[in-house]
Amino acid sequence: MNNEGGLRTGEVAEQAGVNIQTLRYYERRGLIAEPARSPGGHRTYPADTVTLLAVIKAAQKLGFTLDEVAELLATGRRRHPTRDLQHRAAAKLTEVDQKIAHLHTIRQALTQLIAARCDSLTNCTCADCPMPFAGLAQPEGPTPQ
Amino acid sequence: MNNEGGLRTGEVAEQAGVNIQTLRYYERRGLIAEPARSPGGHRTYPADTVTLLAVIKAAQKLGFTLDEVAELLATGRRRHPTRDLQHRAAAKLTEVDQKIAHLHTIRQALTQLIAARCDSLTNCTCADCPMPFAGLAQPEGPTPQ
DNA sequence: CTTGACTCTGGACCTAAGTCCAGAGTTTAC
DNA sequence: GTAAACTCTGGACTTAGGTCCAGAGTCAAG
Repeated sequence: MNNEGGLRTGEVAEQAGVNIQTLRYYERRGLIAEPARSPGGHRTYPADTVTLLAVIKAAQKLGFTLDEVAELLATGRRRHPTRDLQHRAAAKLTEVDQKIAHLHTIRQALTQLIAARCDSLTNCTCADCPMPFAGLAQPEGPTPQ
Repeated sequence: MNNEGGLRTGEVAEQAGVNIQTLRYYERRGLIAEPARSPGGHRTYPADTVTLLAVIKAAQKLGFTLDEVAELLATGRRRHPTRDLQHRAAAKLTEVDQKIAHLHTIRQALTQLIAARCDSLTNCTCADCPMPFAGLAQPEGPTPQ
């Protein structure tokens, strides 16, 4: 095997822990550059593509979408550093805080439902049921035609 | 207009704040019973369908999927109350707690990235960069073929 | 130079919860 | 009885981030 000119698709995929289609998908999405090709048309990646894929994964874990990652990588390629990453990270932080708050609201409602021992969405028999619309009586079966 | 036999699709949709297609979608998914039909084939809903739709919305807001809501409604229709809702609510609570914990992890990483004044995913110039793989140097442009 | 392993393309498919559409039929008010 | 408004069907489309496939072509070892 001769890796001096670069890695083949399968090698990059294996080392980065992604699959081959994902590599091509990222290429289409502009996350990784179009690699050189062998005479027969096979892709030949520079070794740091593996690292780039790790960066992409890390950014995804921070909650950035692939579009956002693509833009962050694009601004990161400019000669002068920008505040783009800081801006986006701050915006993402706000987003995350909103999600956390939303989940806390849900959590509280679930806790109440459990504490009250609700036993039905529609015909709850618990005392002081916290569920809204607990009085609905659904018919036993579908309305026959 | 004669509503004594029930509501028409558009009336239910408007009162429940969903659209007509959603109504048919819920019918296909088994969330609402198949309604009676007019001689011409138009659906005629009982008035409490509006309430049922509100219950479905409430359950969705608690984080239940439509499949879960459908099953909860199904067990709710049985003669004897079951512990199904309690079980599902407890499981959902665990799920919500895991999501909250995950978001806190993300939040912490974002906060570190902001505090360190990171300026690039791939070429960060900040001191003691908390980003993993910050040493990656991406080429200026795509590898030319 | 054969053979097996690998890669190529582009399009279909997946989940979840809907939304939109065309073309046909129904209902209702006047 | 006509016209406007409504509803019917079922299939395609949406978002996000991939995954899978068939059929053809390429690469590398022996």
